Amino acid sequence: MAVTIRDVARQARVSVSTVSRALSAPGLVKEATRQRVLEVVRGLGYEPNRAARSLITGRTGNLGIVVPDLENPFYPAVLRGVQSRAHEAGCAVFFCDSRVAAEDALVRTMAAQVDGVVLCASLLDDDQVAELADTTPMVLLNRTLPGVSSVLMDSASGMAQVVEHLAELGHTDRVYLGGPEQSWSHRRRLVGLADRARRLGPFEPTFDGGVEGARQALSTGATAIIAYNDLMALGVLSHLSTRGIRVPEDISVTGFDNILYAAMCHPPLTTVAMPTEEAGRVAVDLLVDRLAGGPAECRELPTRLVPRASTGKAPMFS
Amino acid sequence: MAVTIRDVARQARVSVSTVSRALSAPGLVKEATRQRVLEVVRGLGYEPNRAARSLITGRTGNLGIVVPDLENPFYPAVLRGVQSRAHEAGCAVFFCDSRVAAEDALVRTMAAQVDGVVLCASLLDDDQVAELADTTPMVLLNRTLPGVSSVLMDSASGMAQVVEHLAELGHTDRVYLGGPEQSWSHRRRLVGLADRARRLGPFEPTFDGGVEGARQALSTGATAIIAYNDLMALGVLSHLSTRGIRVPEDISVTGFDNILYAAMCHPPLTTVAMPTEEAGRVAVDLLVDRLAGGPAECRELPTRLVPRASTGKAPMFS
DNA sequence: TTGAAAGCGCTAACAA
DNA sequence: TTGTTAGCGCTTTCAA
Repeated sequence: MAVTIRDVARQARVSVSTVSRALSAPGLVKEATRQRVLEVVRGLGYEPNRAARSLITGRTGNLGIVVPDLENPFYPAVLRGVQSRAHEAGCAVFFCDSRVAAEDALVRTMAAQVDGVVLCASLLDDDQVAELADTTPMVLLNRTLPGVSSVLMDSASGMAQVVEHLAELGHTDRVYLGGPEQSWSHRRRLVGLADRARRLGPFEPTFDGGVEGARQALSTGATAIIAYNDLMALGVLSHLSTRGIRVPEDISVTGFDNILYAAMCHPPLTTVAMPTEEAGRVAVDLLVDRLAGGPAECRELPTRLVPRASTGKAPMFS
Repeated sequence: MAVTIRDVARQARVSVSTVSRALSAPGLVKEATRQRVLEVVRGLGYEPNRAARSLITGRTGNLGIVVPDLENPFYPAVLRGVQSRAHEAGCAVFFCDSRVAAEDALVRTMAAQVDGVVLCASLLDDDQVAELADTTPMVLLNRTLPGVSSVLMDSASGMAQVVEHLAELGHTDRVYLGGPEQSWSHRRRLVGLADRARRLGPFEPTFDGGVEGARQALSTGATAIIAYNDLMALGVLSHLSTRGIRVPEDISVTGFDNILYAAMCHPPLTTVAMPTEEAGRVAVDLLVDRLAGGPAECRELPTRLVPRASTGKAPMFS
């Protein structure tokens, strides 16, 4: 059996409560006693039993995060932010990809063993989210709901920058390949788009979705394709390349998110940089605040256009 | 306060022990009683408190996984496998990226709240791993240690296939850009290489590492560059492209792992397919077996060459 | 087949 | 500043 608080107490010649206090409320113990206890703790390699602790405090010291698709490098980046900040706050992180099971089921399962959860780009409807938020402290990422904390990335502004950039290059015939219609990010992008492009879709926000989108976009005769995200844009580039269409000479392409591969592909992708890691960190901050009894809070993080080689002047003919 | 086992007992007019048994040892309760209890459980929405349960059973029902770099799409894929299998087994998954803190510290922290951990491509030395494995049931991924379960991907064979492929294309002057020297995968790849290529490195197993590797490789005059992994190969492609060197006409390039982007880049990358998701699932199987008292086990999964457009005939001149 | 009761290891009143 | 004690919610002997 592992070493318990009683072993420490015995060897340090104090009561168990003193040991407990020395560990979790240092101010309430005489410094000398505390040192002695800590020494014994180290000597014995004592680790408080988390189950016992959380049984009484009702806190687990754990956070959960649910992401829609880990294969999209956007989410590992968020996860990194969450993880590093959680680590600083002394929390461990539970993780779930919502392709494994329904989002609400996952959150409910998690709720049993975490103090709060970060829910990324949820596709649940408002009522469902509200119900979950009622059960568990929650922070939404790229999604809003009154009374629930959220971290937003300014998709509207990002998309507006994209359209402006294309307009400056002389593109008048633009087409937008839309993402999931329930998605908050998609809807915000539409706001930024302000009807300055034709709309196609919805498409899966993946490479394959982009391939399909490109196919449809080609028949419109547009000179610029605006993809919902980078993964789709990569699919677009791939399809155009197999069709022998040059980018950006014949058609310009833009993505969204600035995932790592946006800079590595050919041609490098004009896209919108999202503050992913920071969003992860902020989400944890908000969650921790909330757990400490603070109010629900919304934080919007800025985005910015990253012009690269996949966009160029519109072709002169048409 | 949440509903407890006593509430259920009271309403079902049985003792708490009967409720407990109805839930975790159905055989020990009369069917009729059991049905009645289950009904009340559903009616009240009762969920057993995990902390209380694990306090007494010593089990948490959680698994942990430590990966070296979530930015490498290889690991999200493994994670997916781990997660889906764990979900089937009724376990939740803790996750850690070892860039947040030292591997052994992470494992130790995790050990406190999981029943076992999957340690991926650890760079710790044998003694350290052995010590950890002594504390917590553990499964190693792409790493071996006597007495510890592990899931291996056959890197040696994969690399042998790469070399053979290049040889068939007429490349006699090949260079290998090595990964981390402590890495088991790297060493296995060397075995498969069998000195049939010059060795450079070590390099960071990242895009930037690949850029640096390409720089050094160019001065050797080799006609084929074998990268430790796809991420590096992507860096190689990028550097060659900025230098105006054509792939595969001037130089052939290969990667390793078959990450998603290997198929999306330009030209598509010849690489070695790794059974990532399956490895994740198998790792969980092994861990679960171990927890049930089974013996340590080693499982090696096959790899296979995926020829694409980044490799071609060696140039005739030299 | 069921119930009573003793803890699992810890924290948090309450007393001293 | 420290110690005593009563549980947190559950499982598991042991008896009935």
